[in-house]
Amino acid sequence: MSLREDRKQQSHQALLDATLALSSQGRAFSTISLREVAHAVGLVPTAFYRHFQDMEQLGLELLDQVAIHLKGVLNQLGQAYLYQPNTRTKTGIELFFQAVEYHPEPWIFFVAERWGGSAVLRAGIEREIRFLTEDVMHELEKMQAAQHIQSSQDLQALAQMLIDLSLNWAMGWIHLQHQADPELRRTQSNVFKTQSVLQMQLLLRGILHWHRIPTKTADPSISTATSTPLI
Amino acid sequence: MSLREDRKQQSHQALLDATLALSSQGRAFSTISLREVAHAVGLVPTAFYRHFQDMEQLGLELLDQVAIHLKGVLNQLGQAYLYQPNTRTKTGIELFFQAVEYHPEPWIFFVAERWGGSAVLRAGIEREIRFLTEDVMHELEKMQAAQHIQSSQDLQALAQMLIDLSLNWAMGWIHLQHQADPELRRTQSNVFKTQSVLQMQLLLRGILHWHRIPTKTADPSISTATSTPLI
DNA sequence: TGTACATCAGTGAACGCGCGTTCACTGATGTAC
DNA sequence: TGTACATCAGTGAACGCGCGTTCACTGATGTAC
Repeated sequence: MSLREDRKQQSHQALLDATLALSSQGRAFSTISLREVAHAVGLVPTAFYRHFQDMEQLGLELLDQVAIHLKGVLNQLGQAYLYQPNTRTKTGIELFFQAVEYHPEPWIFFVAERWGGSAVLRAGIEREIRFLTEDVMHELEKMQAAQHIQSSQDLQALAQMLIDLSLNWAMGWIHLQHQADPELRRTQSNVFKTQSVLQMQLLLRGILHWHRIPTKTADPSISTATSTPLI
Repeated sequence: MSLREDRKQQSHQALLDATLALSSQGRAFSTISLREVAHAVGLVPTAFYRHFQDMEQLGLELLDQVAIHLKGVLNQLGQAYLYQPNTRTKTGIELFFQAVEYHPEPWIFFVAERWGGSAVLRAGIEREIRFLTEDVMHELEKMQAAQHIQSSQDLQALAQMLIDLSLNWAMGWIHLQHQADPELRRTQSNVFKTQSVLQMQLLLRGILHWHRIPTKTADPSISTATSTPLI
């Protein structure tokens, strides 16, 4: 790569990083201005246009990078379980929280903009969640404990639930790390970790005892699903 | 109430309603301007100050109203189950989606601003979620199917999970109602409904087969929780 | 009931500010010979 | 290797616009007598 290309690439990535930093400080993406991002990187506002058409395009490119990170973390967790299926739930949750704490920014951006002010970004994130759900589904298919769940619809519902829960756990954990008092932070973090483990285990019990009452038809518009009493 | 007070109250509520309407059209609260809200209501910008100090104060008052609505919907669902414990899961989910579809705005505001651009609003929403979780906990305590879950920590983890899942279901459902093609909307809505029922049932299996391995101590910072293998 | 004064929701002009975007430019880097 | 020209990331002035906020105001409604 030439000197010129190299320097351009640096500015380009710096603009993306500055935006992610602002986002993870609690700013809504749709309130972050082009001028602000350029200034943070030491560029004049008009230089922004050498890299992106507008903030929306920057947002989409940032989403790409963020999604790759999330996918990496989730895949790594999945791999760990495939190779050591007897790992404790608590250890798994701790690994997850460790990854989230080390790189909280992508999680914050992803969750905050999932229902944020930019329609294009929302659509992009929904798309990425579909991909992540597929990933998790395929990992579940390989796992021993979930082998008896055969319906792909059941597996998808489970995968979707795991993704949603992961996002909630991640945000809860990040939020707790902002507690100033270190003693209080320690206590609350432990309570939260325990609760997350309990939630995961509740789900595991459900999987373990899963046996689906077969539906009459494959047409989802007619399907009545199962019908056990709700609590 | 005097004529003057009455008219003031109308403008006051109109400002709140206009803001909620903008929010539920996908706008981030932190991008909604005082001038815009005043204009939507047919007031001059400066008249806004007769009602609220700034947009943040309006946001907090709006959150109060929104939280009352959500609490009402969840309580009504809980009551329905207390009086008819054998209702099908599917019927319960359908009642929930019906309530959400009839009044989607509060759900959109609540979920979008949960991780939105206003720190004060985020704190307020976190507070309301704690209250909602307590509510659900107390309803669970009264229910037959969850009687064998005794630890209040387990109950809280379950309640928290139910709240989080409800918010996800609500947003997923609202999102689907924006699908323009009526045939596609019907199909996708049915798939989504089926998946939500499956998720609820998976959780119910977990509850049904719940028996907690006792922890050694009550101190959550030392507690090791349970430790069954994670999938 | 009628009058004189007080209250106060809503008005309209004005302000300084940060915004996105345009345009002609500069000067370091790249390329052709 | 040296020179002459092309490319293009970054500059700086300028623009019109919507923003929050101030201020003195208006006139319908409320209150005291």
